[in-house]
Formats: sequence, C-alpha cells, structure tokens
Amino acid sequence: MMARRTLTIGRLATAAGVNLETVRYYERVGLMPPPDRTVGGHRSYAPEHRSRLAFIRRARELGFSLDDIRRLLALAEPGRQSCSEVKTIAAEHLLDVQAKITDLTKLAAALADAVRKCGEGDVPDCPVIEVLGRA
Amino acid sequence: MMARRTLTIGRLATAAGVNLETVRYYERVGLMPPPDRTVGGHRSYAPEHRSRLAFIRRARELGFSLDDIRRLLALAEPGRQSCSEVKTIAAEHLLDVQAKITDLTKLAAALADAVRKCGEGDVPDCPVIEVLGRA
DNA sequence: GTGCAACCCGTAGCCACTACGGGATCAAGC
DNA sequence: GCTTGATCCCGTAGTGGCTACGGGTTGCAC
Repeated sequence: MMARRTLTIGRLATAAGVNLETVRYYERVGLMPPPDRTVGGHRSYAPEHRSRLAFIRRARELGFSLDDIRRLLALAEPGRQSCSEVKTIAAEHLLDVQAKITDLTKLAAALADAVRKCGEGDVPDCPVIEVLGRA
Repeated sequence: MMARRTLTIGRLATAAGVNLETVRYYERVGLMPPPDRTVGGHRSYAPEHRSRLAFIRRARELGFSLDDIRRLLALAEPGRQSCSEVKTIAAEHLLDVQAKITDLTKLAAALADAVRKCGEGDVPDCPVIEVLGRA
C-alpha cells in the first residue's frame, strides 16, 4: 500500500508531462533522487519529486542541457547566494540560442531561395541540386 | 602505388572539409560508395567521390538529414526528372527549419527576460530559478 | 632500408532519450 | 479471497551523426 500524497512513476510522469522512461532515465543519471519504494519495489514519489521534475522539464523546454540543469538545481537550493552563477549559465545558454537562430535564419534564406527558383519553371537543372552540387 | 588523380581518404576528407572518420562512417551507412583499394588495402578515391562528398557536406550544412541526403543523391542522378521531388524534400525541410527558428526565438525571449531581471538588483530570489520553479 | 605518417578495422562513447521484453506487483471488481 | 488487467520492475539496445581509441599494417620519402 502506498502512503497518501505519494505518486507512482506513471502518475508523476503524466503530471509533469514527460515520458515514464524519462523519469527512470533521470534517476539513472542522477537528476532525480531515488524515491522510496513500496514493499513490492515500486517507486513511490513525494511532492518534492514532482516539483523537481517540473523544474527539469521547464529547463529542458528552455533548451538547457542536463548538465546545465544539474548545476541549476544545485544553485536553486534555498539559501545559496547563487543568482550571479545562475545568470552566467543562462546568459551563456542565451548566446548559444541566439547563435543558432542566426545560423538557421541564414540557412532558411538559402533554402527558400533554392526552393523558390524551382517554382519559376524554365530551369534546365533542379536549382536545389545545382546549389548542392556546385563546386 | 596509387594511380594518378586518386585520393587517399585523408586527402579526400581534408579536401571536403570533413573528418576522416566521417568518410568511413558515410561509407558504412551507404552514403558514399566503397572506393577501390590499393594492394595493401588502403582506400583510393576517384574524383566523383570527391564531388559526392562535397554534395553531402553542403547538404549537411543546410541541415538536411542523412536520410534526406540519400534521397537527394538518388534524385540528383542525371536524367531523372526529379525537380518536383527535390523541391518537396527541400520545402519540407524549410518548414522544419522555420518552425525551429520560431521556437528558438520564443525561447530566447524568455531567457533574455529572465536574465535581464537578474541584472536589476533588488530581487529577492533569482528570477531565472523563479521562472523554472514556479508551477 | 628505415622511420614515421597515414591508413586499416572494430568497437565504444557522446546526448537525451525511447523502446522492448519478460516477469512481478498493484488495485479494483466480484 | 481470487482473478484480471493495468501498471510497474529491470536490463539492454536502438536512435542520429558523428568522434575517439587502440593496436596493428601500409605507403612513401629519404
């Protein structure tokens, strides 16, 4: 039997909007602490697991790596004077993201250009192939 | 001894700007055809390998998956009336890229917002952590 | 002929999961 | 109390696109 206010792994995963296997994975890699177990060996999660998993999920949505998240979780411990360290991690990640946007934007322009030429008809060879094939 | 105009794997890789191991990998997964070998077993590449590898590399730079590239290479064979199929692949990829840009742009805005708040001082808790931690 | 760079191959590692399979457990209905 | 079916257990392998490693061969210039 399970104490009140505890969650099975399945309910925890559903509540946080992640895959059940992902929760086990996070435990394996040390992002989620091992929960209590029922007599039969099933995982039994407390509310703090739930908020921790939600934290991880939101950080993943913002594109932080699991390594970043590990550090963020450590810095999120109450009482840590950590805002500047957190800011560093987030600011670095922001730079990464901005760089990726720049790259992808150029890439999209090149793709759009090639695709647009395809639609104009009267092209001897496929413009996309031509773009890729030219030395 | 190696016939004139052929390349070792190392020179081919350098010429195309990819890692030597990547060339072997492309051969393993069927993107590059197996080249001739020297008596001693070393790979000996002809010029057409070079242009094929360059094609692959440019397609990778445009973010096409290896599966996409496999299809593009098949469609790039001379004589194929393939422009519309190529266009389909490229247009789908363009949509993916544009969607990714949209996502990343939102993400960058959220990150920038959290980071900016960090700099304002007079914040009780770290705004980044607060964003991640709130239900 | 000798030295050393370049190559060979198979395998394992990276990230962040996801899937699979065969067996155990849980909870609800009767 | 018993059956049933959902849920959970664990270990392992697969994904994409490489990259690295290591121990052994080959190529080529001197």
